[in-house]
Amino acid sequence: MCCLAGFDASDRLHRRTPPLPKPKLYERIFPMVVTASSIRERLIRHALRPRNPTKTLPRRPKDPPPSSSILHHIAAGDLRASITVLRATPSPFPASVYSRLLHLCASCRALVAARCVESHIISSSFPSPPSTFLLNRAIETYALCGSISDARELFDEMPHRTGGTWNAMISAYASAGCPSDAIALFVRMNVSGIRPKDVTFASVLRSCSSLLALTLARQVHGLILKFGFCVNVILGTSLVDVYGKCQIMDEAHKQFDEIPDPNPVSWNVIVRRYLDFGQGEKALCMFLRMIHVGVIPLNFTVSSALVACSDSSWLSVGCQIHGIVVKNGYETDYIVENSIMELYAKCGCIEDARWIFNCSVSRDVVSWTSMVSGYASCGRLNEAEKLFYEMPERNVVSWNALLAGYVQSFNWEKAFEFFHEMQRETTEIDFITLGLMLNSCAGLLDSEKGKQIHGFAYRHLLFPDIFFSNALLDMYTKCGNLKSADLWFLQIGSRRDKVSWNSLLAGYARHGRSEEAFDIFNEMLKETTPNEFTFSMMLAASANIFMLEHGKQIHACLIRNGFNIDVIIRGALVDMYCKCRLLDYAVRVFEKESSRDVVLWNSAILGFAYNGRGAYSIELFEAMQRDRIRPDNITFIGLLLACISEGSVSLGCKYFYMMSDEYGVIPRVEHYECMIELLGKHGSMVELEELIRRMPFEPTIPMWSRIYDSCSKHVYRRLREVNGKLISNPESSPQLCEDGNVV
DNA sequence: ATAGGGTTAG
Repeated sequence: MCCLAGFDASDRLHRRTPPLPKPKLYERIFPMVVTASSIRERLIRHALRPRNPTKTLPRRPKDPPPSSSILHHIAAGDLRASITVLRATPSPFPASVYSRLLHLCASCRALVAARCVESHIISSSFPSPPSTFLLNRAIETYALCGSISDARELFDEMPHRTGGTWNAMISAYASAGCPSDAIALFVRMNVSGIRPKDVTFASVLRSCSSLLALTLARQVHGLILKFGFCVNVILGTSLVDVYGKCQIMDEAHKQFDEIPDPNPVSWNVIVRRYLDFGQGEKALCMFLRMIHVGVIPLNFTVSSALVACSDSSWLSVGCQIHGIVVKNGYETDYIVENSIMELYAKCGCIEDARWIFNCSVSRDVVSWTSMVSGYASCGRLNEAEKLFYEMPERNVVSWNALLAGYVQSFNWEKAFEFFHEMQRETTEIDFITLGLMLNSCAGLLDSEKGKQIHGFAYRHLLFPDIFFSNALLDMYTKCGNLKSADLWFLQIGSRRDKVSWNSLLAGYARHGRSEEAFDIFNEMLKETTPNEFTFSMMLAASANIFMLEHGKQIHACLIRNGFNIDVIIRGALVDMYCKCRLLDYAVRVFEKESSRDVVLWNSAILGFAYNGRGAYSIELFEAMQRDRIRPDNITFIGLLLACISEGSVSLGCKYFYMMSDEYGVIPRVEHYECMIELLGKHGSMVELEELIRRMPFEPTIPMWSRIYDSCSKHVYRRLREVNGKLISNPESSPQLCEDGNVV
């Protein structure tokens, strides 16, 4: 029997959990199956063998010694041959041979081979106990081969452990994605009175990072200082990482500054943490500082810097980084290359992106998708489609890229069609896909379809992410289904973010429930900071119910907090001040903007027209034409309102015809309403009748009543009322029938 | 002779 003191290797092997989820690799290496019992048999045979194995197993003199032949196989990377030699040799090999063999097992992820090596270590050393150092290496190897259970079993049964044994096991847990186990073992190690070393702390900090265990990280930080490991660059970098991941960027940065000589990895961490934290500018600053002090960046760091530029459309900085890339010979790195392509595509230089794509020798599904997305997001859907259907392979991201193009171009029906195609062609539908479909439902104002998508998500996917959750919330609010929106907002619970709050707030503001919008705004302030979107919505909420004081406070809040008053917020301010009849303020806000878009012009034109200042609206329109801003249907509503208030019938008619003749804007119900009002109010009854005859749809009830009022007022007797309905006057011709058609 | 970071596209 092979009982070592308290250590029965055969028993351990016998109880071992059944091997290998993946027999393929194992069969490739071992055509003959190795089982626990065959190993045990060999162990027994070896334990009973005579002292001098060379006597029973004589070798031909010309054979090389097993040690040199196994080294030869290891150097050649031939694991199978190495193991064959190992199994044929009962005597122990030098520790370095085992070490290198275990290393080879790890790089091949060959678990069964690793088990063979471990049993050889144990059996060949008999009757001496096996080397603890080698067993520590075996623990490591098991972890690298993906079997944390083998590692733990060996750890538990080792007769003698050193600090290295604990380190190996803690590190095994940390790299196997079992951070809690790593921490638990670290605690046990301390209780056992074994002093942790720098390597121990490295694994522990890594575990803290993945658990986002800030308090624990701070405690470990204390121990690192206490044991004097604070100059270790790896530990310093790990501390930057853990503070950054826990979103304490101040401390992360402070910790970075404490590293005496930061290496490329340290720089990589600080750049990446700033990027993930949403501070692309800081990330870029650190990147440039890194270049400035002469540290050669890693390809990943270059990629992060380029992503920061893409996200914020900093094309010129991005181009400079492109220069650095070429200078350092990174352009062949496919990740860097894809990031550069993405930079050009996102900054609107789609042709440059295409040029890089065409020149690329390492095109993959990511580069293809980047191009599809580039074309799709600038509205060049034909090119996006062409590229999409040419792609050698597609994944869910590629599908989503084109789908996003349809959604961004308000092509909602096409989005649904594409979604159905997607359902036929692939099972890879994720929350991004469904979020985009919810955007389409919101665009169509179809909450029934939206509920179907909600149901689809419920049936097919687990735990909705925040993108999907916000899209669902947005769909409900846009469709005016505020009850469902409230309910879903509660369901999102603590996962809610700024976007969720904004969405809910916008729902209330848009549907005329401004007081409740202000309540939500106050709740929101307790939890997160508002952004530009929040402010424009709150201005709209103030405007809707003419709450001048609230509106002014929002304006003041914007200025105090140094928010950029962009063209959208400016429009909301103009609108609010106009609705609250503070026209001087509206003019001042309006005039401060140098690049006015059609919406801003519209806010002012409509605002003044509503306030009976039609002449000023018309002046504004003339200025707008001088600025070569193309008017839209809203502009013409403003102009017609202006003409009503000014009594300018002929100018109104001129605008009405200019609208379709010069600008191709088809008159809608609202425009006809304005025209009926304009002509009726100022007694142009013949023109009014002509307009109604030419109108491409039936007059609405309010139109009829307006027509009737003006007929009474101007004693126009061709129209009269019977039984509460307006019908044609039999004495007149042409005749308007009850259904509004001309006979 | 054990240890840190990073994987681009929606």
